[in-house]
Amino acid sequence: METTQLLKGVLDVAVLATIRDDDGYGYDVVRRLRAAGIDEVGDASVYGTLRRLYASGALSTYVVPSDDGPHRKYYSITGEGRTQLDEQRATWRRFADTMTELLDPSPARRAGVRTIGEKK
Amino acid sequence: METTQLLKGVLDVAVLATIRDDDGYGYDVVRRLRAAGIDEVGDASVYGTLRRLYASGALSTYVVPSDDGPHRKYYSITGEGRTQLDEQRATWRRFADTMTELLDPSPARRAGVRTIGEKK
DNA sequence: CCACGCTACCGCGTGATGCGCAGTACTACG
DNA sequence: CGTAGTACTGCGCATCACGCGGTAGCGTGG
Repeated sequence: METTQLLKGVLDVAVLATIRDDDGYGYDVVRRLRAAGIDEVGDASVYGTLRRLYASGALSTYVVPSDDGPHRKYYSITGEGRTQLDEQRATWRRFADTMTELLDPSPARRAGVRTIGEKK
Repeated sequence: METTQLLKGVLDVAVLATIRDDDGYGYDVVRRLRAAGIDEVGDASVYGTLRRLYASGALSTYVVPSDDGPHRKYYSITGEGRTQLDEQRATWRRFADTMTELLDPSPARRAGVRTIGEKK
């Protein structure tokens, strides 16, 4: 994948956002992410991320047996997790803005950050 | 650094954008990136990226001796490099939009992608 | 009944990449 | 001469997404 490197550090917050409102199990989180536009995400990456987030205290988990298939390991976001989500969301926004501005410099900067012909 | 992972796959395009208009040498590219808001970038990362881009044909290079200090290895973007820059810029924009939408779902989606209470 | 296929999860090894650190070298300044 | 700033390089490490293979439950068709 060519966007594979872009996911670094972002999968965490993407997964948190995905289950922010509804608990989810791995296989389903993969589907949700793909539906959201992160098409190329590998399932192993998601399972790994869920485990990592669980280990860090951002998620809690419970297993639900299923009649039509294997059991499902649901993950639920914790208070810790919501805090992380908010922080990382803000971090992402700042970073994305910086990058976007660097890639497509807007000629008329908002809030007079610098005037047109500035040097340093 | 906490944004260290966010840089993955993005430093390439950031460096290309940095020297798109003016050739630059490593030490200076680091300063430009930091000035642009990518404060936490390590110098070794930039030097490595420049070398990688050069190896891939996106940059050409020439050495300029300097009176007041060590020599400077300038890098200049090639046609190849400009093509890469445009492609990766588009990739970034798509990715950033997807992520932003996932993190802060806009209640009124543009272009009626889905209506408010939709389920699946 | 067995082979498939889908759902669901896990572990292992790999590859890309950013980073810290150490080292080299040149200039200027006290 | 020692120190600081400029400028570049190489080495090893850590993070993290991914591919692949394996396990397992369930349903369907030959």
